[in-house]
Amino acid sequence: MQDSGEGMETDGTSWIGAAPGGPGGRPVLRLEAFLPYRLSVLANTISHAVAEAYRERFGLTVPEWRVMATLGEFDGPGAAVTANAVAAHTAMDKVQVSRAISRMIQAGLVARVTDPGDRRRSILTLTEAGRGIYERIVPAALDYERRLVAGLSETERACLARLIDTLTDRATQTAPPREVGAEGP
Amino acid sequence: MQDSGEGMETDGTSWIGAAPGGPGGRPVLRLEAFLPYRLSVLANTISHAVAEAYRERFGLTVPEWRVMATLGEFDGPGAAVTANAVAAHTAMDKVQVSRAISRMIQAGLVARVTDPGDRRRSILTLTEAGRGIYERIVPAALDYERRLVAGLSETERACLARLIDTLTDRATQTAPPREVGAEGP
DNA sequence: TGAGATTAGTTTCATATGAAACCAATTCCA
DNA sequence: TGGAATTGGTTTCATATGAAACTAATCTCA
Repeated sequence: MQDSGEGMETDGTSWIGAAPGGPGGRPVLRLEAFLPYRLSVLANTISHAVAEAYRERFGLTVPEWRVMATLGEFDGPGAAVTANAVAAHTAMDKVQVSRAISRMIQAGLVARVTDPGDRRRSILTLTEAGRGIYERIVPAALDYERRLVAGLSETERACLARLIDTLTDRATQTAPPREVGAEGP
Repeated sequence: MQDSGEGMETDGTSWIGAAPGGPGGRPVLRLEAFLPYRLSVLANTISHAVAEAYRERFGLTVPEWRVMATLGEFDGPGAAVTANAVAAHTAMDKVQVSRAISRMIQAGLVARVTDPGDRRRSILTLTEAGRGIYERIVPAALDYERRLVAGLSETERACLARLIDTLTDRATQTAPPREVGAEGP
């Protein structure tokens, strides 16, 4: 049995996007309380700040930074990071990864050698210069993150971590918006 | 006195992006635990699902949907919603709003009349057709939102609402990443 | 084997985006 | 007044993006 059923939960403090005026009245949605919108604004705000800083201070785009973060975390002797692995780890598509990598090779930040065992693949590593930038960015990035969450209690931080996990899972499983009550195609 | 000083808080469950290997060791950042990255992935996942659904079912882009949501919420007799007001309310820039509006006028979803009191401005309203779509989208959007948060407890939902608020505030106030220890320009 | 299916990665093309320049109407003051 | 500064909104231009087509290497299995 579902708790609290289908009932409206718009108690005024809830951020659920519905406003009074339920079934029968004119349907209303408060954009400023609508989860997809709120999350998008939050993520974009952060992303913009980060992108501008990386561009200005380190000459990197966000996709490039993500490639760098992946290589910084995993490359080196014994590892064999491919473009595909980067794409999987960064949630970027392979086109974006391919472009980021080729720019970084141009810039001398990344080295690429064909995998002798499978000549479709290339193994990617940070160059000396690349790792130099990586080691400058990481503290800045962690510091920024720390300042972002500085006002949150330990409990809230834990909650945040869990919420992001849960929602990310659900977002991949939840069917997209469709007309309520409409039958399938 | 700062609490807990500069000490690492990476207890293994925290999502703070740092990994063991602190000062002195090689600096490491786990992208998959890094807040800006996590939020970006979450927001993009939701945004993609929503965008695809709006496009396919209603022929709208996300910026267009946001314009529609704003007009649906505020337009009508007595109100005077301008492009500027839409931009402010949707956190989009004026270029994006201008383009969304002109497409929607083309499509017959939005009407625009010059404000007689200030002929730089135009007052925007949903047409009959526009409101028709709005009234079909809103229930679908609210239903999607409800399904997204279906697994969360009431406490978690409240926490989510507050966290998004707090973080959005902080994100606009927090200085962007800069090299730790570096002096200003 | 070797022809079709698969996988890694790149290129193409059409669209989306945003910063900056722009136009027009309005406001500000000397 | 009347010109400079401001505001509302659009256009331009250069870049970013992603879906789909493409190339090349590898795998599959009849």
